[in-house]
Amino acid sequence: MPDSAFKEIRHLALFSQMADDTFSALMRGAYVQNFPAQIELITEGDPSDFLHVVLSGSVDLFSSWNGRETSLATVRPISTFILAATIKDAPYLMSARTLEKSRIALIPSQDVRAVFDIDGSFARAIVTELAQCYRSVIKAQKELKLRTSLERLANYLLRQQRRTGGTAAFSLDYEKRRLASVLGMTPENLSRAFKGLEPFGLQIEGTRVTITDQAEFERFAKPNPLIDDASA
Amino acid sequence: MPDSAFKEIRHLALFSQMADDTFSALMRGAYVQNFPAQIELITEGDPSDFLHVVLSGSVDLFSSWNGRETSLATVRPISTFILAATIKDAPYLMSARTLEKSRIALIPSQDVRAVFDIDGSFARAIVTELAQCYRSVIKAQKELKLRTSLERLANYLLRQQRRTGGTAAFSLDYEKRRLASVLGMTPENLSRAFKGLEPFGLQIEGTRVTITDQAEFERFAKPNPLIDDASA
DNA sequence: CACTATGATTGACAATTATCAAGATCGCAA
DNA sequence: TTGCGATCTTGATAATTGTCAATCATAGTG
Repeated sequence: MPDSAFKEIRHLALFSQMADDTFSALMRGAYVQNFPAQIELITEGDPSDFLHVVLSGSVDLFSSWNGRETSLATVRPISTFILAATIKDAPYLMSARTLEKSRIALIPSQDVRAVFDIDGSFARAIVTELAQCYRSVIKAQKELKLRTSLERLANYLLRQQRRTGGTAAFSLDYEKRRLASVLGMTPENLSRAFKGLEPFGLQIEGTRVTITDQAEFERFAKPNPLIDDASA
Repeated sequence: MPDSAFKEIRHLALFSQMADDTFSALMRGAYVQNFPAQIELITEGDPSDFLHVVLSGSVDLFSSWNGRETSLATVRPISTFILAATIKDAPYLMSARTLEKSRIALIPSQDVRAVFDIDGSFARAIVTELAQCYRSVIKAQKELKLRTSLERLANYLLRQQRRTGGTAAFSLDYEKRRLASVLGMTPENLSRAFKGLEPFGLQIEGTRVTITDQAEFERFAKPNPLIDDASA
């Protein structure tokens, strides 16, 4: 594995507290690979052979059932995915595909479990990471069950606005069909939802979004830290 | 804390591997309390002062937003809840109320975090527990996004059938209004969903359910281990 | 034994969301 | 630039789900 990737991974909260030798041991079996866009990295149901780390690009986590498909999350650099499956030595619950050209590190799951068993600080780091993941999914679940599609879109836009610096105008970070799937609706309805938000102070042109009346827009969206704050 | 409760908690996977003295230390600040039905134990947004353990009875985890409310899970003996909030020292994302008369152990969160920092085996046990919780929520999320309300009900019934021993006739374990909320629908629609499943081999009288044509019913429900198996 | 309160069901209706079928638009490559 | 393919949008329609009101069933309670 190239030195640069090694360093990037080392800086992740998950690995930063480990002893040098255990980290080296963990990296010994790991390797980095470049993938083109739209490559299926893992398939739900498969055994979890590797813990994945996205070094660059982005990855879509999705799931299918009975001919339907839905996006559950997007993984951006630098972070890991399918940690829970790796730890439990259980099959993947989600599939993963690259959204764009991506560089991914693959760390053998059995090495992760072995180090986890001997290195307490690594175990603690994993706890923190998993607790974070768990709370994120709970928030997603609340959003899905408590909000209409219009409300979900409005709050997504507010979150995206904050992520991109808080200015009135910003752009969507991925294509609308995926956004629709993430938000639990069809692309057609997403289009209509954008239209439906215009009376509350939204303008949209292609991928460019402008919140023209922040107060009114937030009055409609009713953002809530217990659903919308990534950190809380 | 009474000796019996102490023993029950000790047998939980979460605590069974701890050293005796750390377990004692953890239990020193803990106490057990009896609650009547319909008592709100915790409120979402509050700081997570205690890790809770349900010793008897049952607890509903729910959440509210903008005047709406939804049930996210039911906790039955013997298990803990709001572990993630305790670990992260973050506010509760869900509220909790007793569904019936319940006995609950309360363990100060700061003690849990303190022990977690010094006891590697406890940290590892927490990881396993959290990974399990995480995967459960992912499954719930998949169910909600990929299945219609009829399909969710059908698969819930198959899971309940398995939990209660697999016989054709069995009974619902909680009231229908809560079931509706858990499944993400209104009580009215749950009523209609039960009716809608009759052509596929279901009979229902009050709280008593009979699957009269198992093969046909499963053909409709299409259960999937990556959504419906509690263990996977 | 009524009486009451609560939950469950039903029907009528409204709102939301999905589906299908055209078009419109955009990005990209020849 | 032109043309192609994909995404996005729009309209018409259907399916699903939610809301409201009324009724029914049931379990306690006096």
